Amino acid sequence: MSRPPRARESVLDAFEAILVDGGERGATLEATARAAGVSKGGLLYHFGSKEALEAGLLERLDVLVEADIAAIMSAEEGPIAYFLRSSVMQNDPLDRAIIATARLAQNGSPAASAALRDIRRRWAEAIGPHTRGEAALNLVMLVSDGLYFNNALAGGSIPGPVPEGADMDALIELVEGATKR
Amino acid sequence: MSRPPRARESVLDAFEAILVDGGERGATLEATARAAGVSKGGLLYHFGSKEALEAGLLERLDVLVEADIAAIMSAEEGPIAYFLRSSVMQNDPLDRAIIATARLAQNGSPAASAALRDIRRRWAEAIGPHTRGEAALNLVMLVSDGLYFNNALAGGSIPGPVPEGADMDALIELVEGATKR
DNA sequence: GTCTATATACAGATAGAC
DNA sequence: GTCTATCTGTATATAGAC
Repeated sequence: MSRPPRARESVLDAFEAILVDGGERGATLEATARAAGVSKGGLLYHFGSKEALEAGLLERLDVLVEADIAAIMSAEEGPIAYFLRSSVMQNDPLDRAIIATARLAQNGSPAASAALRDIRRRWAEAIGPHTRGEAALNLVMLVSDGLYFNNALAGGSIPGPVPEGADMDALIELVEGATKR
Repeated sequence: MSRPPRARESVLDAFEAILVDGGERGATLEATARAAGVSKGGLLYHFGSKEALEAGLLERLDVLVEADIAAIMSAEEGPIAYFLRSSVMQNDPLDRAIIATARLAQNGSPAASAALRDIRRRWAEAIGPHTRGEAALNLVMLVSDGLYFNNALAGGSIPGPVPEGADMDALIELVEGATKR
Protein backbone atom coordinates (compact mmCIF):
# COMPACT_ATOMS: atom_id res chain seq x y z
CA MET A 1 0.00 0.00 0.00
CA SER A 2 2.95 2.34 -0.65
CA ARG A 3 1.63 5.72 -1.84
CA PRO A 4 1.63 5.83 -5.65
CA PRO A 5 3.83 8.42 -7.44
CA ARG A 6 2.18 11.81 -7.82
CA ALA A 7 2.70 11.87 -11.59
CA ARG A 8 0.89 8.56 -11.89
CA GLU A 9 -2.16 9.94 -10.12
CA SER A 10 -2.08 13.10 -12.27
CA VAL A 11 -2.15 10.96 -15.40
CA LEU A 12 -5.10 9.00 -14.05
CA ASP A 13 -6.92 12.23 -13.13
CA ALA A 14 -6.37 13.61 -16.62
CA PHE A 15 -7.49 10.40 -18.34
CA GLU A 16 -10.64 10.32 -16.23
CA ALA A 17 -11.40 14.00 -16.88
CA ILE A 18 -11.08 13.65 -20.64
CA LEU A 19 -13.28 10.55 -20.65
CA VAL A 20 -15.97 12.29 -18.60
CA ASP A 21 -15.91 15.57 -20.48
CA GLY A 22 -15.27 14.49 -24.06
CA GLY A 23 -15.68 10.75 -24.39
CA GLU A 24 -13.39 7.92 -25.33
CA ARG A 25 -12.46 9.26 -28.74
CA GLY A 26 -10.55 12.19 -27.33
CA ALA A 27 -8.87 10.25 -24.54
CA THR A 28 -5.67 9.53 -26.47
CA LEU A 29 -2.29 9.00 -24.85
CA GLU A 30 -1.07 12.31 -26.19
CA ALA A 31 -4.10 14.29 -24.99
CA THR A 32 -3.94 12.58 -21.60
CA ALA A 33 -0.22 13.26 -21.24
CA ARG A 34 -0.70 16.91 -22.21
CA ALA A 35 -3.55 17.40 -19.72
CA ALA A 36 -1.47 15.73 -16.99
CA GLY A 37 1.51 17.95 -17.72
CA VAL A 38 3.85 15.14 -18.76
CA SER A 39 5.13 13.92 -22.11
CA LYS A 40 3.81 10.88 -23.90
CA GLY A 41 7.04 9.08 -23.00
CA GLY A 42 6.59 10.00 -19.36
CA LEU A 43 3.06 8.63 -19.39
CA LEU A 44 4.23 5.41 -20.95
CA TYR A 45 6.76 4.96 -18.17
CA HIS A 46 3.94 4.76 -15.61
CA PHE A 47 1.45 2.95 -17.82
CA GLY A 48 3.12 0.79 -20.42
CA SER A 49 0.12 0.78 -22.78
CA LYS A 50 -3.36 2.13 -23.28
CA GLU A 51 -4.71 -1.05 -21.73
CA ALA A 52 -2.56 -0.55 -18.62
CA LEU A 53 -3.92 2.99 -18.33
CA GLU A 54 -7.48 1.68 -18.43
CA ALA A 55 -6.61 -0.99 -15.88
CA GLY A 56 -5.28 1.79 -13.62
CA LEU A 57 -8.64 3.52 -13.79
CA LEU A 58 -10.52 0.32 -12.96
CA GLU A 59 -8.26 -0.22 -9.96
CA ARG A 60 -8.99 3.28 -8.68
CA LEU A 61 -12.70 2.61 -9.20
CA ASP A 62 -12.54 -0.58 -7.18
CA VAL A 63 -11.07 1.19 -4.16
CA LEU A 64 -13.73 3.92 -4.29
CA VAL A 65 -16.55 1.37 -4.56
CA GLU A 66 -15.29 -0.46 -1.51
CA ALA A 67 -15.60 2.72 0.52
CA ASP A 68 -19.02 3.46 -0.99
CA ILE A 69 -20.42 0.07 0.02
CA ALA A 70 -19.31 0.71 3.58
CA ALA A 71 -20.98 4.15 3.53
CA ILE A 72 -24.24 2.68 2.18
CA MET A 73 -24.41 0.06 4.91
CA SER A 74 -23.87 2.57 7.73
CA ALA A 75 -25.86 5.50 6.32
CA GLU A 76 -27.93 7.34 8.91
CA GLU A 77 -30.97 8.01 6.67
CA GLY A 78 -31.02 4.36 5.60
CA PRO A 79 -29.33 2.45 2.76
CA ILE A 80 -31.92 3.07 0.04
CA ALA A 81 -32.14 6.84 0.49
CA TYR A 82 -28.37 7.15 0.74
CA PHE A 83 -27.86 4.92 -2.29
CA LEU A 84 -30.21 6.93 -4.49
CA ARG A 85 -28.94 10.28 -3.28
CA SER A 86 -25.34 9.26 -3.95
CA SER A 87 -26.29 8.13 -7.45
CA VAL A 88 -26.47 11.73 -8.53
CA MET A 89 -23.47 13.47 -6.97
CA GLN A 90 -22.05 14.69 -10.22
CA ASN A 91 -18.57 15.62 -9.06
CA ASP A 92 -17.95 12.94 -6.51
CA PRO A 93 -14.70 11.06 -7.26
CA LEU A 94 -16.64 7.79 -7.36
CA ASP A 95 -19.21 9.12 -9.81
CA ARG A 96 -16.51 10.49 -12.07
CA ALA A 97 -14.72 7.14 -12.06
CA ILE A 98 -17.97 5.33 -12.86
CA ILE A 99 -18.85 7.63 -15.74
CA ALA A 100 -15.32 7.35 -17.15
CA THR A 101 -15.58 3.56 -16.91
CA ALA A 102 -18.98 3.63 -18.62
CA ARG A 103 -17.40 5.50 -21.54
CA LEU A 104 -14.82 2.75 -21.89
CA ALA A 105 -17.45 0.04 -21.54
CA GLN A 106 -19.57 1.59 -24.28
CA ASN A 107 -16.59 1.57 -26.58
CA GLY A 108 -15.99 -2.12 -26.41
CA SER A 109 -13.78 -2.62 -23.35
CA PRO A 110 -14.76 -5.98 -21.82
CA ALA A 111 -12.79 -5.20 -18.66
CA ALA A 112 -14.74 -1.99 -18.12
CA SER A 113 -18.06 -3.75 -18.75
CA ALA A 114 -17.14 -6.47 -16.27
CA ALA A 115 -16.17 -3.85 -13.67
CA LEU A 116 -19.54 -2.11 -14.00
CA ARG A 117 -21.43 -5.38 -13.70
CA ASP A 118 -19.41 -6.19 -10.60
CA ILE A 119 -20.18 -2.83 -8.99
CA ARG A 120 -23.86 -3.31 -9.65
CA ARG A 121 -23.75 -6.76 -8.09
CA ARG A 122 -22.04 -5.43 -4.96
CA TRP A 123 -24.57 -2.62 -4.63
CA ALA A 124 -27.45 -5.07 -5.04
CA GLU A 125 -25.98 -7.27 -2.33
CA ALA A 126 -25.80 -4.31 0.04
CA ILE A 127 -29.30 -3.02 -0.75
CA GLY A 128 -31.11 -6.34 -1.16
CA PRO A 129 -31.61 -7.13 2.52
CA HIS A 130 -33.39 -3.78 2.97
CA THR A 131 -35.99 -4.30 0.24
CA ARG A 132 -39.24 -6.24 0.28
CA GLY A 133 -38.29 -8.67 -2.49
CA GLU A 134 -36.75 -9.19 -5.90
CA ALA A 135 -39.02 -6.76 -7.75
CA ALA A 136 -38.43 -4.09 -5.10
CA LEU A 137 -34.68 -4.54 -5.40
CA ASN A 138 -34.95 -4.32 -9.19
CA LEU A 139 -36.89 -1.09 -8.86
CA VAL A 140 -34.31 0.56 -6.60
CA MET A 141 -31.40 -0.58 -8.77
CA LEU A 142 -33.04 0.61 -11.98
CA VAL A 143 -33.82 4.06 -10.57
CA SER A 144 -30.16 4.31 -9.57
CA ASP A 145 -29.09 3.14 -13.03
CA GLY A 146 -31.39 5.75 -14.55
CA LEU A 147 -29.82 8.49 -12.47
CA TYR A 148 -26.36 7.39 -13.59
CA PHE A 149 -27.45 7.21 -17.20
CA ASN A 150 -28.69 10.78 -17.12
CA ASN A 151 -25.50 11.91 -15.40
CA ALA A 152 -23.43 10.14 -18.02
CA LEU A 153 -25.36 11.79 -20.86
CA ALA A 154 -25.23 15.22 -19.25
CA GLY A 155 -21.47 14.76 -19.13
CA GLY A 156 -21.04 16.96 -16.11
CA SER A 157 -21.71 20.14 -18.08
CA ILE A 158 -25.33 20.36 -19.21
CA PRO A 159 -27.89 20.16 -16.38
CA GLY A 160 -29.86 17.00 -17.10
CA PRO A 161 -33.43 16.09 -16.17
CA VAL A 162 -32.30 14.59 -12.87
CA PRO A 163 -34.44 15.56 -9.86
CA GLU A 164 -32.81 17.81 -7.25
CA GLY A 165 -33.66 19.09 -3.80
CA ALA A 166 -37.31 18.63 -2.87
CA ASP A 167 -37.99 16.68 -6.08
CA MET A 168 -35.31 14.20 -5.06
CA ASP A 169 -36.82 13.91 -1.59
CA ALA A 170 -40.22 13.16 -3.09
CA LEU A 171 -38.73 10.53 -5.40
CA ILE A 172 -36.95 8.83 -2.52
CA GLU A 173 -40.14 8.81 -0.46
CA LEU A 174 -42.01 7.20 -3.33
CA VAL A 175 -39.36 4.56 -3.94
CA GLU A 176 -39.01 3.74 -0.27
CA GLY A 177 -42.77 3.44 0.09
CA ALA A 178 -42.84 0.87 -2.67
CA THR A 179 -39.72 -1.06 -1.75
CA LYS A 180 -38.50 -0.62 1.84
CA ARG A 181 -38.69 -3.73 4.01
CA MET B 1 -41.26 11.37 -48.72
CA SER B 2 -39.60 9.81 -51.79
CA ARG B 3 -38.09 6.45 -50.84
CA PRO B 4 -34.42 6.84 -50.04
CA PRO B 5 -31.83 4.93 -52.14
CA ARG B 6 -31.29 1.39 -50.93
CA ALA B 7 -27.51 1.84 -50.64
CA ARG B 8 -28.08 4.79 -48.34
CA GLU B 9 -30.18 2.72 -45.97
CA SER B 10 -27.60 -0.10 -46.01
CA VAL B 11 -24.91 2.34 -44.96
CA LEU B 12 -27.09 3.60 -42.13
CA ASP B 13 -27.85 0.03 -41.03
CA ALA B 14 -24.14 -0.81 -40.99
CA PHE B 15 -23.20 2.34 -39.09
CA GLU B 16 -25.86 1.63 -36.49
CA ALA B 17 -24.82 -2.02 -36.12
CA ILE B 18 -21.16 -1.16 -35.57
CA LEU B 19 -22.05 1.51 -33.01
CA VAL B 20 -24.29 -0.90 -31.09
CA ASP B 21 -21.93 -3.86 -31.21
CA GLY B 22 -18.52 -2.26 -30.90
CA GLY B 23 -18.87 1.37 -29.89
CA GLU B 24 -17.97 4.64 -31.50
CA ARG B 25 -14.29 3.91 -31.86
CA GLY B 26 -14.82 1.18 -34.40
CA ALA B 27 -17.49 3.00 -36.38
CA THR B 28 -15.12 4.48 -38.94
CA LEU B 29 -16.11 5.38 -42.49
CA GLU B 30 -14.06 2.51 -43.84
CA ALA B 31 -15.51 -0.08 -41.45
CA THR B 32 -19.02 1.22 -42.11
CA ALA B 33 -18.54 1.11 -45.88
CA ARG B 34 -17.13 -2.42 -45.73
CA ALA B 35 -20.03 -3.66 -43.57
CA ALA B 36 -22.51 -2.03 -45.94
CA GLY B 37 -20.90 -3.61 -48.98
CA VAL B 38 -19.86 -0.35 -50.61
CA SER B 39 -16.56 1.44 -50.98
CA LYS B 40 -15.52 4.41 -48.92
CA GLY B 41 -16.02 6.59 -51.97
CA GLY B 42 -19.52 5.21 -52.42
CA LEU B 43 -20.37 5.98 -48.83
CA LEU B 44 -19.08 9.52 -49.18
CA TYR B 45 -21.34 10.07 -52.14
CA HIS B 46 -24.42 9.48 -49.96
CA PHE B 47 -23.05 11.09 -46.80
CA GLY B 48 -20.50 13.78 -47.52
CA SER B 49 -18.86 13.56 -44.10
CA LYS B 50 -18.87 11.71 -40.82
CA GLU B 51 -21.12 14.41 -39.43
CA ALA B 52 -23.62 13.93 -42.25
CA LEU B 53 -23.65 10.20 -41.50
CA GLU B 54 -24.47 10.89 -37.86
CA ALA B 55 -27.18 13.32 -38.90
CA GLY B 56 -28.67 10.56 -41.04
CA LEU B 57 -28.89 8.30 -38.00
CA LEU B 58 -30.59 11.02 -35.94
CA GLU B 59 -33.12 11.56 -38.70
CA ARG B 60 -33.96 7.85 -38.74
CA LEU B 61 -34.29 7.92 -34.95
CA ASP B 62 -36.72 10.81 -35.08
CA VAL B 63 -39.07 8.93 -37.40
CA LEU B 64 -39.02 5.84 -35.17
CA VAL B 65 -39.72 7.87 -32.04
CA GLU B 66 -42.73 9.48 -33.66
CA ALA B 67 -44.25 6.04 -34.22
CA ASP B 68 -43.32 4.93 -30.70
CA ILE B 69 -45.11 7.86 -29.09
CA ALA B 70 -48.25 6.95 -31.01
CA ALA B 71 -47.94 3.33 -29.85
CA ILE B 72 -47.51 4.36 -26.21
CA MET B 73 -50.62 6.52 -26.26
CA SER B 74 -52.82 3.79 -27.74
CA ALA B 75 -51.36 0.77 -25.91
CA GLU B 76 -53.94 -1.73 -24.72
CA GLU B 77 -52.24 -2.60 -21.40
CA GLY B 78 -51.83 1.10 -20.62
CA PRO B 79 -49.09 3.63 -21.38
CA ILE B 80 -46.84 2.94 -18.36
CA ALA B 81 -46.69 -0.83 -18.78
CA TYR B 82 -46.16 -0.52 -22.52
CA PHE B 83 -43.52 2.14 -22.06
CA LEU B 84 -41.50 0.08 -19.58
CA ARG B 85 -41.87 -3.14 -21.54
CA SER B 86 -40.72 -1.45 -24.73
CA SER B 87 -37.69 -0.03 -22.90
CA VAL B 88 -36.10 -3.43 -23.00
CA MET B 89 -36.78 -4.82 -26.49
CA GLN B 90 -33.17 -5.33 -27.38
CA ASN B 91 -33.49 -5.82 -31.09
CA ASP B 92 -36.26 -3.41 -31.88
CA PRO B 93 -35.21 -0.93 -34.61
CA LEU B 94 -36.01 1.95 -32.25
CA ASP B 95 -33.92 0.53 -29.43
CA ARG B 96 -30.99 -0.06 -31.74
CA ALA B 97 -31.19 3.51 -33.00
CA ILE B 98 -31.34 4.84 -29.44
CA ILE B 99 -28.36 2.81 -28.28
CA ALA B 100 -26.36 3.85 -31.33
CA THR B 101 -27.25 7.47 -30.63
CA ALA B 102 -26.25 7.06 -26.98
CA ARG B 103 -22.82 5.87 -28.13
CA LEU B 104 -22.42 9.03 -30.18
CA ALA B 105 -23.69 11.21 -27.33
CA GLN B 106 -21.22 9.68 -24.90
CA ASN B 107 -18.41 10.49 -27.29
CA GLY B 108 -19.04 14.18 -27.39
CA SER B 109 -21.67 14.65 -30.11
CA PRO B 110 -23.87 17.57 -29.04
CA ALA B 111 -26.43 16.74 -31.74
CA ALA B 112 -26.82 13.20 -30.40
CA SER B 113 -27.13 14.45 -26.81
CA ALA B 114 -29.78 16.93 -27.86
CA ALA B 115 -31.69 14.21 -29.72
CA LEU B 116 -31.76 11.97 -26.64
CA ARG B 117 -32.94 14.80 -24.41
CA ASP B 118 -35.67 15.55 -26.93
CA ILE B 119 -36.83 11.91 -26.99
CA ARG B 120 -36.98 11.85 -23.21
CA ARG B 121 -39.03 15.03 -23.18
CA ARG B 122 -41.51 13.60 -25.69
CA TRP B 123 -41.86 10.39 -23.70
CA ALA B 124 -42.41 12.34 -20.48
CA GLU B 125 -45.12 14.38 -22.19
CA ALA B 126 -46.89 11.22 -23.26
CA ILE B 127 -46.58 9.46 -19.89
CA GLY B 128 -47.07 12.43 -17.57
CA PRO B 129 -50.88 12.61 -17.79
CA HIS B 130 -51.09 8.99 -16.63
CA THR B 131 -49.03 9.42 -13.44
CA ARG B 132 -50.02 10.76 -10.03
CA GLY B 133 -47.56 13.67 -10.04
CA GLU B 134 -44.07 14.89 -10.72
CA ALA B 135 -42.32 12.38 -8.46
CA ALA B 136 -44.31 9.51 -9.98
CA LEU B 137 -43.38 10.63 -13.49
CA ASN B 138 -39.74 10.89 -12.44
CA LEU B 139 -39.89 7.36 -11.08
CA VAL B 140 -41.30 5.88 -14.29
CA MET B 141 -38.84 7.79 -16.47
CA LEU B 142 -35.86 6.78 -14.34
CA VAL B 143 -36.79 3.10 -14.39
CA SER B 144 -37.01 3.32 -18.17
CA ASP B 145 -33.65 5.12 -18.30
CA GLY B 146 -32.19 2.39 -16.11
CA LEU B 147 -33.45 -0.31 -18.45
CA TYR B 148 -31.89 1.49 -21.43
CA PHE B 149 -28.63 1.97 -19.56
CA ASN B 150 -28.36 -1.73 -18.86
CA ASN B 151 -29.22 -2.53 -22.46
CA ALA B 152 -26.58 -0.12 -23.67
CA LEU B 153 -23.94 -1.64 -21.42
CA ALA B 154 -24.90 -5.20 -22.35
CA GLY B 155 -24.42 -4.14 -25.94
CA GLY B 156 -26.84 -6.67 -27.27
CA SER B 157 -24.50 -9.57 -26.65
CA ILE B 158 -24.03 -10.22 -22.92
CA PRO B 159 -27.27 -10.87 -21.03
CA GLY B 160 -27.51 -8.01 -18.54
CA PRO B 161 -29.28 -7.82 -15.19
CA VAL B 162 -32.50 -6.63 -16.81
CA PRO B 163 -35.64 -8.35 -15.53
CA GLU B 164 -37.48 -10.63 -17.96
CA GLY B 165 -40.76 -12.50 -18.06
CA ALA B 166 -42.42 -12.79 -14.67
CA ASP B 167 -39.78 -10.55 -13.06
CA MET B 168 -40.67 -7.82 -15.51
CA ASP B 169 -44.38 -8.27 -14.78
CA ALA B 170 -43.69 -7.91 -11.05
CA LEU B 171 -41.62 -4.78 -11.64
CA ILE B 172 -44.35 -3.20 -13.74
CA GLU B 173 -46.96 -4.01 -11.11
CA LEU B 174 -44.82 -2.37 -8.45
CA VAL B 175 -44.15 0.76 -10.52
CA GLU B 176 -47.77 1.12 -11.53
CA GLY B 177 -48.88 0.72 -7.92
CA ALA B 178 -46.66 3.60 -6.91
CA THR B 179 -47.30 5.90 -9.85
CA LYS B 180 -50.47 5.19 -11.86
CA ARG B 181 -53.11 7.88 -11.73
C1' DG C 1 -23.55 6.51 -58.67
C1' DT C 2 -19.60 3.98 -57.41
C1' DC C 3 -14.96 3.17 -57.70
C1' DT C 4 -9.42 3.63 -56.77
C1' DA C 5 -5.71 6.40 -55.39
C1' DT C 6 -3.86 9.63 -52.55
C1' DA C 7 -3.17 13.74 -49.29
C1' DT C 8 -2.84 14.90 -44.58
C1' DA C 9 -3.26 14.14 -39.78
C1' DC C 10 -2.88 11.60 -35.76
C1' DA C 11 -3.24 7.17 -33.24
C1' DG C 12 -0.39 3.65 -30.17
C1' DA C 13 4.06 2.07 -29.32
C1' DT C 14 9.38 1.69 -29.24
C1' DA C 15 14.29 3.33 -28.84
C1' DG C 16 17.42 5.56 -26.71
C1' DA C 17 19.29 10.25 -24.84
C1' DC C 18 19.47 12.82 -20.55
C1' DG D 1 11.91 9.08 -14.07
C1' DT D 2 11.10 11.91 -17.93
C1' DC D 3 12.18 13.45 -22.27
C1' DT D 4 12.45 13.66 -27.87
C1' DA D 5 12.45 11.29 -32.12
C1' DT D 6 10.58 8.00 -34.91
C1' DC D 7 8.18 3.67 -36.67
C1' DT D 8 3.87 1.85 -38.35
C1' DG D 9 -0.89 1.76 -38.87
C1' DT D 10 -5.20 3.91 -39.75
C1' DA D 11 -8.41 7.97 -39.59
C1' DT D 12 -11.10 11.59 -42.46
C1' DA D 13 -11.38 13.68 -46.65
C1' DT D 14 -10.39 14.93 -51.66
C1' DA D 15 -9.48 14.12 -56.73
C1' DG D 16 -10.61 12.23 -60.52
C1' DA D 17 -11.37 7.75 -63.43
C1' DC D 18 -15.13 4.81 -64.99
